[in-house]
Amino acid sequence: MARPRTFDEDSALDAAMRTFWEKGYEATSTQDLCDATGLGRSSIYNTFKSKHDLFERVLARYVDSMTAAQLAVLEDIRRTPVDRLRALFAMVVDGETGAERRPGGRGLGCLTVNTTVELAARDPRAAEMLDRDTRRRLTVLRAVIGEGQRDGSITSRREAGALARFVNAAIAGMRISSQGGADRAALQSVADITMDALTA
Amino acid sequence: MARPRTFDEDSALDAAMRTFWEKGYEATSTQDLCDATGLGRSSIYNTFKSKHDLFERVLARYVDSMTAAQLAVLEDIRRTPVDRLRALFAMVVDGETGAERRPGGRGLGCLTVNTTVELAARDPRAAEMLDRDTRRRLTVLRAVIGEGQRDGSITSRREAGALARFVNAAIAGMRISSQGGADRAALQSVADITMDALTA
DNA sequence: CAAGTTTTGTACCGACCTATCCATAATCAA
DNA sequence: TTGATTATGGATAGGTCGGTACAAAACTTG
Repeated sequence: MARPRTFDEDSALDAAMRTFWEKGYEATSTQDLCDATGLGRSSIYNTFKSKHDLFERVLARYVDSMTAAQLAVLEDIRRTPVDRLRALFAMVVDGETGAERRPGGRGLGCLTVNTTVELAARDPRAAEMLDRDTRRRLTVLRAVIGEGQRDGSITSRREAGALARFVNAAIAGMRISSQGGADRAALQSVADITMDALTA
Repeated sequence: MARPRTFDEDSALDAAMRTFWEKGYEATSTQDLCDATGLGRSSIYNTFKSKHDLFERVLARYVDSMTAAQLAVLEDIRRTPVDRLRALFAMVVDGETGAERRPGGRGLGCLTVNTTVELAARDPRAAEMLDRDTRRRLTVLRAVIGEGQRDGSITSRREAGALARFVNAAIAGMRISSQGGADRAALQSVADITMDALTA
């Protein structure tokens, strides 16, 4: 039909994702996005309507892949419910203390949490995406926790939904702690104590 | 000696604080700060060296007042250690669900958490202020928790320091949850379950 | 090859950004 | 009243912002 693209859209989204993730939405300029993706302004604006549209695409991609990975762990029927929760926490700890650490040894945090802080209050579209994602994760978390309550491995008598929100909040708290400089051992102990609330 | 100021510096700092708190550092323009404080650009730049300097002053003021209020609760010798922790959580719940809610019913969050997410990685001075504040709060939290362990009201055998980091992370998680739209009951149940980890 | 279509690079736009300059106003000390 | 000093308002500088216009390039189809 016509001249084909010389770049891969998903790769561009990944590059943009890293930039938004590290710097935040406001602090990322369109020039930063050109540099990160290696694309010219025309290619970016020809492919995405605007900086904000690109960000929405990035956020959707991030949320999908991140939640998919978490749900894969939570729905792994080869493990017990408690083991799945432990594996979820291990993912978070690894993610925050992996190869890509920021200058000063801080974790990258999570684009979901970062966007909740920076944009949720004044960007309804971003807020809606985050809400949907949170509900999705909470639903599965509640199911896993309910299963653990039924098989006796989770001894807390609290409502499964409340425990799910607690686990979700604990993960967010771990990510904030990591961005605040907490090391791997500190994050792991927060995860361990979070599990205490369910099993002790 | 010379012409006196016609405004109160602390009031200006409070007005600027609300703006940075609601919009974040990057999204707040110097014009926003003029509007919020009612001052002209000259007065702002004559009183504070720059937008960033003003932000540092704001952050210092916020951190001091916020932590002072929390430490007052944590060091209230009329209460038992567990009661102090419950009162601390009540402060957080009230703060996130008080009169000042954002459009969409979301909590304001906490300038400390917001700044950790937005700036800690690339603003060493802000990061240092946040670090000092976190250490200060963790020290007192650990002391209270240790006291509770000695008097038997906190039954967890985990290290007091680890429990302190856990409580700190839980509070951050509650603030993120609030900004994500969690209501008062949801926040309270997260607080309750957090206490379970210490006392159950 | 030629016509048609899309991508790409470059130059550019107006708006807004942080910050400064400077003239004027307001105060105090003498 | 006068001189020194600081505060204030308005204009503006210099740069960057997100976004666009346009022509050349690169491809497909006939």
